[in-house]
Parts: sequence; C-alpha cells; structure tokens
Amino acid sequence: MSVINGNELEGVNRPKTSRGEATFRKLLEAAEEVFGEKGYYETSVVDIITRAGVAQGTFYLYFKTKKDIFRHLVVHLHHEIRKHVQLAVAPLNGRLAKEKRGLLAFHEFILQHRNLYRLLRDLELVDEELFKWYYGSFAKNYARRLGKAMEKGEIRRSDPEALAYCLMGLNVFTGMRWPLWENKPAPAGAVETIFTFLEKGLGNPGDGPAGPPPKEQEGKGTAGKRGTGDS
Amino acid sequence: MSVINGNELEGVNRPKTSRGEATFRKLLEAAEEVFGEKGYYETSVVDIITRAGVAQGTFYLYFKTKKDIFRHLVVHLHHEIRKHVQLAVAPLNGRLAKEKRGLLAFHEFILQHRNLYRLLRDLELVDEELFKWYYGSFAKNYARRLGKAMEKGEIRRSDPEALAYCLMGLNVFTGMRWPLWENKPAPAGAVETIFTFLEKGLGNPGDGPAGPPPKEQEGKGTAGKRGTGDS
DNA sequence: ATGTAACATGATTCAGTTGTCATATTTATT
DNA sequence: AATAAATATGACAACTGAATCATGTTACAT
Repeated sequence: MSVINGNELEGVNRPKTSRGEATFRKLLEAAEEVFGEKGYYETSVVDIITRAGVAQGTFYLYFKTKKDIFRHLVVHLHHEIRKHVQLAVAPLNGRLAKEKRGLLAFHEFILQHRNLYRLLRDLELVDEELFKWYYGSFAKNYARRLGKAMEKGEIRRSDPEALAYCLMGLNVFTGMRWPLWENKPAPAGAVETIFTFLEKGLGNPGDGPAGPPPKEQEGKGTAGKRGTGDS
Repeated sequence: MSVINGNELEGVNRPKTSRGEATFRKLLEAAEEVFGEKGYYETSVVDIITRAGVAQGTFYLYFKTKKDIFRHLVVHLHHEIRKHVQLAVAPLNGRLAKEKRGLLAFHEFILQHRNLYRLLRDLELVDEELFKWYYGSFAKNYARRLGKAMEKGEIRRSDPEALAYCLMGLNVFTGMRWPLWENKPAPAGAVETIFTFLEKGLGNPGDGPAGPPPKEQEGKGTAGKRGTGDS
C-alpha cells in the first residue's frame, strides 16, 4: 500500500528528544479528544493546539497538515482495536466461539473508546484510500481465519471474503445501534439473536453434508440468479 | 421526529412559479453532483451555484444554508432507495426470497446512484440526528416485516430489531465492497455465500421443530447471560 | 562556555468561505 | 397597462482557518 510505508506515515516528523516527544504526545492526545468530540471537519488546528497548550507553529513542527495527524491517529486506532479483540479471543477454541466473543469485545471497545471510534467514522470522508486500507486489511485477515476454520470443518465452506464483509457489517451496525448510540452494551435479547444468526449463518461443525468438500468452484446453481445485468 | 415536519424540511423555501421551480431543480441537481464527487465538507456553495449556472444570491432564495440543501437531498434519497427495493421485492413471496432480492436491488441502486449513495455516507457527520432518523426509520420498518415473517413461521423467532441491524449491516458492507468500491455487482461466488448466510441465519420454514437432532444447545460459555426477549 | 541542532512561539499572510443587499428583471394578477 | 410579487444578480462585508516565518529559547555535546 502506498498509504503506509513501513510503520510510518509521511507528513509526520517524529521528535528527536524527550522534550519533543512530550509535545508530540500532547498534540496527539489533544487531537484525539477534539476530533472525537467535534469530528474532523469541525475541528481546527487551533482547537488542537489550544487544548494541547502549545503554539500554532509547534503543530507544524511535527505534522505537515491537519490530515496528517488524523491519519496517524487512525493507524494507531487500527492496531488498538485488533489487539483488543485478539486478546479477548485468543484463549478460546473454535471459530464460532471466537466470533461471538469477538463481537462482544468489539462492542466493549467502542464503549471504552468512543473518541477513537468516532475518528474511524470520519475516515471514509477524509481519506478514502486509507479507509479502504483499513477495512480491506481487516477483511483480509478475517478472511484468512475464516478460510482456516473452513478447512478444519468448523464452519460451512464458502467465499471467505464475502463472509468477512457480512460479519464486519454485522459487527459495525450492531456496535452502532447499542454501544455507540445508546452508550451501553447490547441488551441480552439482542445478543442472543445476533449469536444465533451467527451460529446458523456460519454453519455448525456437524452441519453440512457429511460428504466430500465441494470443488471450490462457484456457480453451482443454488441461488444462482444474478440480479441485474451484471455487465 | 423533530427532524422532519410533515413532508417538508425547514430551511427550504419552495419556489412559487414554474421559473423558480426550474432554478430550484437546477440547484438540487448540481448539489447532488458536487456533493457526490467531493463530499459535503469539501463542497462550497460557490461550487454548487457555479455548476447550476446561477448567481450566489439565488441559492439563498431557496435554501437557508448549505446544510439545508444537503438535508433535502438526503430525505429524497431515502424515499428513492425504499421505493426501488420495495418495487423489486413486491412481487415475491416469502421473507427469504424478498431478502435476497432486496439485497441485489440495493446493490443495483448503489451502482446506479453512486452520487446519492455517497451523500448518505456523509450524513453521519453532517447531521447525526437525521442520520439516526434515516437508519432508525429503515430499521423500524424492517423489523416490522421481520416480525410478521416470524409470526407466519417463515423465519426463526428472535428479536426483530437486532435482526434488522444485522441485515442492514450485511447489506451496507457488501454494497460497499463491490458496487461502491469496484463499481460492479458482487461476483456470483460472493452472492452465493451471502445468500446462504442469510438463508441459514434467518432459518428456514421447516427448520425449527423437526430436522436432525441438534445436540448443540446455545448459551453455554461465553454467551452466558440469558435474557428474556425484552426490547 | 560555546556552538549547534532541536524545539517553541504567535503575529501575519493568504486563500478561501458564507451570507447580505441594493438593484434589476420577469411573471402573475387585476 | 399598471401593480405587486416573485425571481435573479453579483459585488462585497465580514469572517474563518491553514500554513508560514522571523524571532526567540532550550538542551546537550564538545
């Protein structure tokens, strides 16, 4: 990806002394807060430097533009979320169990980091390329794990990428409805519904035709019909 | 809803002659295009009136602010999408069939109205209240239909609202992945996966009581908290 | 202690933005 | 035709916010 080279974004000058490091951090913390509260477009650089308690010129010492500090925060967020979910899910066995726990962990994360999460919602408008990188990279990883689970026979065999997007959508929208909008966990009834939907949707270990694994090719007439002229 | 009174938004002055009507429309069309291309925040009123070919003062004859013309477009879009999906789905019988066709119709709509769809993505940041109205109203309707299908035994009984958000998420994310990002319909393999996920996730008519003995009961371990279906 | 690179400042410049208003034209009404 | 109401104009006042830069101030290696 041209978006990110190595582990560093361009447009960001890392400080070289501990004094600079402190200022750098102050700016990032301030930016996270203000972006989270008012959104990217409603936030000015002056808002950020005011909250950080530094002068305007100082900002441009470390970030080339407002967008650059935003990007930096987003990449940070991406790693944080993954770490959080990964950690919660690691000790469990079986894709379904991981999937369920992962959804709850994701909801928790939203509740505990509303500000950071809001950044993510701005991302699509601020930098579409980075946005695609964000979800694309998420999906890729997700699909890999799903693929493995399919091989192990833990879930039904199908297109891992499509499945990944289904699951991300499900996570994001339920995370929006309760944690984000109501600022509390999804009620038990909703969780139960979601879990069942996941369980049946993914397919249980013993579920499928006991027969041999299907031949990886699509187009087996099942639901078949494409909607529109598919160009 | 305080957002919308009757069928008209405040901040909008409808024209009173056919000449005015033409100008009004020109402005709306121009706004749809520019918003779609550059996004709400990157678009200025000057951009809009330039494309519409009218003077700046004319804009303020019909719209109080930039936000007001945006809101007007969004409400319009909401009705358009619903009409499109409704129309595609109406002749079909059974929730599952409707659900499948609805997803394809939704994807079609995105392909045919990329600009309008993009507005929607901006909405969350521009006017959160209207955004919640948008999805909330969608979800409410959706849940109502799902509830009816449950009563008829067409799909598994569960919390209709939670299910509605799952399905919306699934629609939105798959619509993003292929129609929006790649500007073409989802490939057959992906559609098949999505359909199967829907089919199993929603539960088939004959599913419930009969069928192979599911030794697997839900609620163990992580799922933990059982709750009666409240709301 | 001194030289130097890093760090910090904030007034200022500059490129935009919104929204208004006096003026002019068109349309509907009588 | 006369009049009022609606529509259109574009210059402009008033404002916003990003980014710069000349002028400092620290920290630290030598």
